[in-house]
Amino acid sequence: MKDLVSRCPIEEVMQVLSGRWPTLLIYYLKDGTKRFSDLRRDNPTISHKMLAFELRKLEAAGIVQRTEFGGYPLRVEYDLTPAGERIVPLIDALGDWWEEAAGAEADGTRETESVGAPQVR
Amino acid sequence: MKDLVSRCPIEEVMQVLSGRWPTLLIYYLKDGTKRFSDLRRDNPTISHKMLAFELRKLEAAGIVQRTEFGGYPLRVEYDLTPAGERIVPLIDALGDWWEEAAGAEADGTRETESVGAPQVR
DNA sequence: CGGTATCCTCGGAGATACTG
DNA sequence: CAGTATCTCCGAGGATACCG
Repeated sequence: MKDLVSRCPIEEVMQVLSGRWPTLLIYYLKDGTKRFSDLRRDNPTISHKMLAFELRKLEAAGIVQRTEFGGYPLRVEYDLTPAGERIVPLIDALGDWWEEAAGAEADGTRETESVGAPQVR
Repeated sequence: MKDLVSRCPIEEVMQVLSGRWPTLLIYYLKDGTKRFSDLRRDNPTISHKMLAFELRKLEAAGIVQRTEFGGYPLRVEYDLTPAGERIVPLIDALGDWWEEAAGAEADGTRETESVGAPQVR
């Protein structure tokens, strides 16, 4: 039904960042300009098709800049846009949160204590 | 397959936050304690099964606290854990980034326009 | 080399029904 | 009311092949 108009900006970013590849690609691009084949080498398990698809998605989102040079064989380069670079620390923050949360949880901060109800089962 | 050990914390958070529901549920829980049926009402389009599944995922990630009260009919409450509350501003930051990035880039075409169709009920 | 089109499969997710 | 189990179906995504 297409109600995915996502009035909420968070829903919209998540549509771009969700999945296994977007954040990974952003991270490899953080290191600098990469060609299509470089990214394939960085991510051996992504399929040719998916890489192209994800890159187009990131490009449409304004995160990635695609630059095509003529010639033969073809040569195309990918970089983070300024906006793309600005999102990196935000993603980092999530990673840091995870490390902290995971560590805290493994510690002693654990589970639920039954509140007045011995859960049978 | 199963190489998803995700040595990278970012890959791991994204496994939890990816998809349509996780961030939405976190947002509804931000408002305070909610029961299973409250969350279904908040998200009319999520299926019963998926809601249960996503909640268990968030619980396992230490984001959501599940509290079961005995009695009949059953009563279960969901809250954000402290860690869950700490992740909220990080997600907000992504939303802010999106608004800024989207605005800067596509300025004209991109409003909240919608063909209307206010599906009331 | 980078990208697209085609086919095909596998599992994500909805509907339904049942239990506590 | 909250949760699980079963069945089913659709589409995301892999493999392959071809074009610029």
